[in-house]
Amino acid sequence: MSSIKEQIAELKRGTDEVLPEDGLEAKLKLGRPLVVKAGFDPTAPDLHIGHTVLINKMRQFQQLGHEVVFLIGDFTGMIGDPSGKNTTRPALSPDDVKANAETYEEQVFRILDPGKTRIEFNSRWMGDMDAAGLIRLAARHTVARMLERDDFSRRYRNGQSISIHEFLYPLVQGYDSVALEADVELGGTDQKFNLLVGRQLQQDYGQDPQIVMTTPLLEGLDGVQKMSKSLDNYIGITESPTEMFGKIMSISDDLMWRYFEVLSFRSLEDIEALKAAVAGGKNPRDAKFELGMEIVARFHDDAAAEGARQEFIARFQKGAMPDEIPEKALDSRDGKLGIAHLLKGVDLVSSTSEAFRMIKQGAVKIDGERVEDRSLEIEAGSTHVYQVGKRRFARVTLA
RNA sequence: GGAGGGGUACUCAAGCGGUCAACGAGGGCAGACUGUAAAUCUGCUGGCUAUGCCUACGUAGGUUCGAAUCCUACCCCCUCCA
Repeated sequence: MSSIKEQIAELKRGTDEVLPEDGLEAKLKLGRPLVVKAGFDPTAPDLHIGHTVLINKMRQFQQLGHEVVFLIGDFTGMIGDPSGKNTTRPALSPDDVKANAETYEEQVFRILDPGKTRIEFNSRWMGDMDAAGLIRLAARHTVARMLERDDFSRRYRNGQSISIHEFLYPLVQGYDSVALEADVELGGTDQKFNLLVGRQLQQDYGQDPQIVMTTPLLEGLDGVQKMSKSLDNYIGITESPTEMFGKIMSISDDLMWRYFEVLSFRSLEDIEALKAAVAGGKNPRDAKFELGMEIVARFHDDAAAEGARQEFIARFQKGAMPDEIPEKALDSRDGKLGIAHLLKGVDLVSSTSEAFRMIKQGAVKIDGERVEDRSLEIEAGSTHVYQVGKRRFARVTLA
């Protein structure tokens, strides 16, 4: 086992803040497994690699022998957390929450060790709390302190509405730490306020307050906005190797370094060396290959990573067809079918209008031959590989 | 409750009686190029039984040969005052 000093250096890597600064050392010196908590809002059931910055950190604690609690905020999900938003969010139904939570469980064990992970739902303790208990909890915090939170104060100043129940969210989240007797709580930087409320409540309840560690929000594939499903600039952790690798290859060369910094498990010295190599003439594409391989291997395996790389080279450097082309069958009605209708029929395009546009732009190929004539008709009984652009393929048998 | 401002395509945002399927920007897609699905350049970006037709500018009506543009009612959002 490495020294405490080394552990701290390792744990701090890639974090935004650790509060209080030296608290982590004191906790580690206790010499017992620490309870490390991270809460997840069950509104977004599909994890993407942006979330994994935090989950990787959980895994690190696990590897050091600590107890990691994956807390699903099923109760708080019914309230709706306003963090990072400037309007209230609709509350989820219990059924939604349940379904979303299950999806979480499936996905998170791609990174965490199931044997060392405790999954909790905060409804376990919050569900039983009565009105009197809630009011007692609310009595432990003041409006003035709530308004310290950025988004609350901004909305308050601007005369936008803040529902009373939104004030309860940080309190409930903080109470989760009390219920779990958490030693450490991990969260995104946008969660900082809520995590700090946890510290304060623990102190009120006579517990040693948790250490707060925040991780940065990862930029999405566009390199500007934060990664999120709704902006469609994400890499989902359940995506196929080819898909993941391709998306990594599509990020700008600048963004690649940011991803190396927060997603890669490689040492910082290693990354610096790679950067120097690129500055000295190494093809940035090859550096990106390395990043893509590491990410794919993490969620699949080494073979899948190598396969994804091979396919990328074959397809985009050499223009070859992919190994696996979806098979489709289509019925031609009267012995033949116009090309536009065929493409639409197998979902290669979303409308016949789009099909005509693609043909006009030279994006449509049949068995590698570019289609020039938009009124081309395909005979029934034939099977061809149809391609739209570089990424959409289908082998279609026309009956 | 009073006074103003506004709701336009995926998003932001012009247009304020006809040449508007709607300027521009972003995003997306495609082509070229290339050292990558980077960067750069160019084009496209409502649908269809396609050289024409249909549907679209908050909703419902109205005026007009003709409306996103004018009128009426309604719905929603914002700002200021109380």
